Amino acid sequence: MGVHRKTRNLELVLDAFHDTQEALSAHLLMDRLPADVNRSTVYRLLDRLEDDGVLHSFLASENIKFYALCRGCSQSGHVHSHAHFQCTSCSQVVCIEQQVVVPTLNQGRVDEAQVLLKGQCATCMQ
Amino acid sequence: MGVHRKTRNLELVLDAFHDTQEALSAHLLMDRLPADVNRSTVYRLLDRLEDDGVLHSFLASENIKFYALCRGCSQSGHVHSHAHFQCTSCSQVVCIEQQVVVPTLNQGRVDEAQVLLKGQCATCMQ
DNA sequence: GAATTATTGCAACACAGTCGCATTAGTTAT
DNA sequence: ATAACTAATGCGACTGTGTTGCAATAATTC
Repeated sequence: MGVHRKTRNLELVLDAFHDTQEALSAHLLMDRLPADVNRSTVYRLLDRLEDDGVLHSFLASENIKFYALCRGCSQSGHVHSHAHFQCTSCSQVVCIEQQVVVPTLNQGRVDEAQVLLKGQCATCMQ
Repeated sequence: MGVHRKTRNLELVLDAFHDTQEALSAHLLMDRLPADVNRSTVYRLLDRLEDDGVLHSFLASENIKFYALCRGCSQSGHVHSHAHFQCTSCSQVVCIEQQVVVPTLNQGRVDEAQVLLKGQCATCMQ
């Protein structure tokens, strides 16, 4: 973790992620923050927290980048081959704890796998 | 396949995909088309060809939507659980024939899995 | 408390993708 | 062929996510 000043915005962002099991996009995150938190600041904080290994990111539907806390992540290497699930009804995104078997290739080297499962969550199925 | 008029643009787009093994983004596709092909038209053709099951799409890095020909796709159901590989050096994207084992969930229903492998392709590794 | 510099806010920007609408051009029927 | 029908196109404006330069602010260090 790099050098960080303990600012109000940083704490607000971290609190928001700690308060939920969900993965959040910048937009969803801002909905949960006071209205006066600047958009650029949010993007910059998300970037920084990802660099520091506090958050990890992945793309969900509609080309939206989502972020989630690295809970059980290996501290070194930081391979995030776990899957994410997005409900096509309510759009909510959650991390799947289960590890995914990453296919190996005949040629080339695989460093990372992004797995997005799409379907319907338990709540939306009734 | 819906009702389609045989237009120059449609043929150009199909030819571009048939001429390569790569998956293409709208942008990459336009680079391979004559400069006078309209941007909106390209996006509309890609949408339509995906609806018709001629192409399938998935998200790669940088929030870019890629399209590729459905070569061995099951005609009904159209589950595209095969993986895609993107080289982090040259950004080229290709389909991986190998099927991916989709994790099952305790709750909810999984309809689709998008798997993006990132690493270095054989060419870029030397 | 002053100096240092990370962080912020603002405004402008870049880029992918979408949309409404008038025009053009395949297709079908005459 | 020609006319009628309407899918496809081109254009321009727009939306939304994310980025950036720069000056102002505020957390930290001395």
